[in-house]
Amino acid sequence: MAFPNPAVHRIRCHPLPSVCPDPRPDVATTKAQNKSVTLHDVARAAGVSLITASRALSNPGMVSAKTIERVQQAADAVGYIPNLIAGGLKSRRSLMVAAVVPDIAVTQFLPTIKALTETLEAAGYHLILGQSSYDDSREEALLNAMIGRRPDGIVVTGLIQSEAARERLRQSGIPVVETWELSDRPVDMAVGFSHVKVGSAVAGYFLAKGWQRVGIATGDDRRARIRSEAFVSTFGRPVPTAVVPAPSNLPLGRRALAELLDKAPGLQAICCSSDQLAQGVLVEAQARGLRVPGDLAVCGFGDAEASAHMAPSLTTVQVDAAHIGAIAARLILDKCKGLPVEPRVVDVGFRVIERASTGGPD
Amino acid sequence: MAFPNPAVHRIRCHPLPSVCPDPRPDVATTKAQNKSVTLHDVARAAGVSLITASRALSNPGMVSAKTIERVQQAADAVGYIPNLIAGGLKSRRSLMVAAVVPDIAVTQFLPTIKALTETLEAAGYHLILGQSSYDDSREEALLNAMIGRRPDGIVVTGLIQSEAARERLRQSGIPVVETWELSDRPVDMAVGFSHVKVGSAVAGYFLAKGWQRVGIATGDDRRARIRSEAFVSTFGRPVPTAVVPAPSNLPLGRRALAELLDKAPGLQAICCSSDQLAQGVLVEAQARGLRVPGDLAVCGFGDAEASAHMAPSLTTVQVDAAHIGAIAARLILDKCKGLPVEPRVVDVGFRVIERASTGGPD
DNA sequence: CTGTTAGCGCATTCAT
DNA sequence: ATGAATGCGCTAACAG
Repeated sequence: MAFPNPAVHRIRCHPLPSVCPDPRPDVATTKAQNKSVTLHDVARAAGVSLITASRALSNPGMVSAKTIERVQQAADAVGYIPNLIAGGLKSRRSLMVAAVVPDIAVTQFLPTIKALTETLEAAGYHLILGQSSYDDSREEALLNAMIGRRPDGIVVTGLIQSEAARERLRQSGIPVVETWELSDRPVDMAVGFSHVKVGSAVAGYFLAKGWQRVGIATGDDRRARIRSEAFVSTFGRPVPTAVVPAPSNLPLGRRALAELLDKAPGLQAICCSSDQLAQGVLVEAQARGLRVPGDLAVCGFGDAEASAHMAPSLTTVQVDAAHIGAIAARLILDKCKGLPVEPRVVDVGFRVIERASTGGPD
Repeated sequence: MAFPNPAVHRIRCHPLPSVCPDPRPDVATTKAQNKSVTLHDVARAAGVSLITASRALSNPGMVSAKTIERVQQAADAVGYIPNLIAGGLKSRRSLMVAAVVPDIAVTQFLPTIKALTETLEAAGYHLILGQSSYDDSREEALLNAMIGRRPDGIVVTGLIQSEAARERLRQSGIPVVETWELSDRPVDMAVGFSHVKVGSAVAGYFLAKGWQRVGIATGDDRRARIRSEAFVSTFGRPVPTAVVPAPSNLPLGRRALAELLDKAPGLQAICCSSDQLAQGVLVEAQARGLRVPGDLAVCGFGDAEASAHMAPSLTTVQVDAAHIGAIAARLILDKCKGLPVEPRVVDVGFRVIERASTGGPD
């Protein structure tokens, strides 16, 4: 058990990870009964044919009311739970949607995953979750594995980079939604926003503030880089940049500011690729006695939950992550129902929220 | 698009959520080719029988090297991706594990989910994620739905409350791990720690500090209540308590402190059921001009990433959430392999980390 | 080492 | 409104 946290002080330790005695005989070792209850058992118990039982449970409109009643009771009596695997094999609907995120622990994408799960669950679908670890080749392998599960839809964070994966996905015929980014050539569908426009908007804001000496603290993932490059491009001159490995976090933000001030003393404002990074910049600034925003202005990205409540509150770029997830789910569900999906690329936009860390209110 | 954030100030708006024109003809509407490539096609292309192709790809030990080679090439040539649904139906191994959490967006459980995913993925398993929303009946329904997918294991956050669900899970024969809690009568296996001991340990710490007038800010979920009750029990006298709806967060922490100070002015220390709640208490204390820890000491739970870096840094209870996930995955994988799983209940313990918010270092 | 024969549990044809 | 046959794609048994 390693606790990597740098600021851990052990004051009071509960008895170390221990182990309780086995509470009772291990039932499952008694060989899980291979005879799971099947629809066949229900049909027999109800005195109807297999298919009537099937329809009574999943297509009630085609069966008489009292047959339904009998089958229902029989199903309850024998404790029947339909095997979706078997049903899906024949019907070619798995009622599953696969989602691939770079990192499960990045709070940024959480509202998207949550909305996705909730919208899908309401329609009887479940989510298979995979993590690409910001690695294109892992993403490709993961997508292949997911295709093998024949999901009814696939949601990916970002545009899929591997051309082989794109082609395979197209051939699979599975509805695909690329999220958190836009493209005029999506694999299938896309819901997101323009990272170029975000970078430009923040740079425009910095320019309007009249800041001359600015720096960038950014994660090394592709989307963060796109925003940073757009920032530089709009800003119009080279910008000192500290690059940290994704996923960025608070401690990395502290290190990034240290690096930037080392490279370029006297910076007036920092543009960060995430709120977590920005929070680290704030902490490091305070630790160095710099006043925010007086000595140093800070802008983040993502509008994390705590950002509005920090002291000073954090200027940031807000994206409606939950909306992205809800739309992605809707697109897939519609396509599964055979509805025409139009448009296939949805821009959810973004907003720059000015708060105290750049001289705004709060 | 509603942005519920209370502290949102629109300074600069990107053009409202807009919509891009359809980039190209909708390929998938051209009817997804129902003829997905099957093992049959591979076998034919390789000039071997179906089962030989199957073994070459998934059981290479039973087939000659050059047959494997031929089959591999044939598989690549036709773009074969095995249908795990079909394979699982026969082999009774879905290579899926279901995980149920109260709320996907609660960062507390994220390291557990992440470790679970990673350990499982390394073994070829994937995770199906479900959310119970802190609702026992939803949890029961969700577990039923999950059983229908015949996962090779089920991981649940907390002890399963519904007796019906417990019984059904036992009958299903699916390995189950209840996490983040301990029990001498788990459905099957358990990995967690004692919330009673946590509450007692924090109360003991408060007593040792000599604080007389203390308060509790707690979420209304069962585990938080258990900790709070144990706190009160050990503390030895009634404690003013503010209860907020789970999942607790920073704004709720602000409200909770306001409520507590209203009920009981002059509180010296607050015990919070989560770090997010504690962070809100810190913010509200600062807003009221209370000095932490001088005027008010604060203790959280969970050791969130930012907690060690706040000003003041936050005293908290640390739990190795990732370890819980890794052990849960290991227990299930072992059981799937038919290995004896001993012990079936694992206590990962916890630690009280003293930081500046209660007068500790930092 | 390879092939043949049977299903896994259900839902889609068809029939009645 | 109900039923009988057929097969989804694959793998566990057995054979050879």
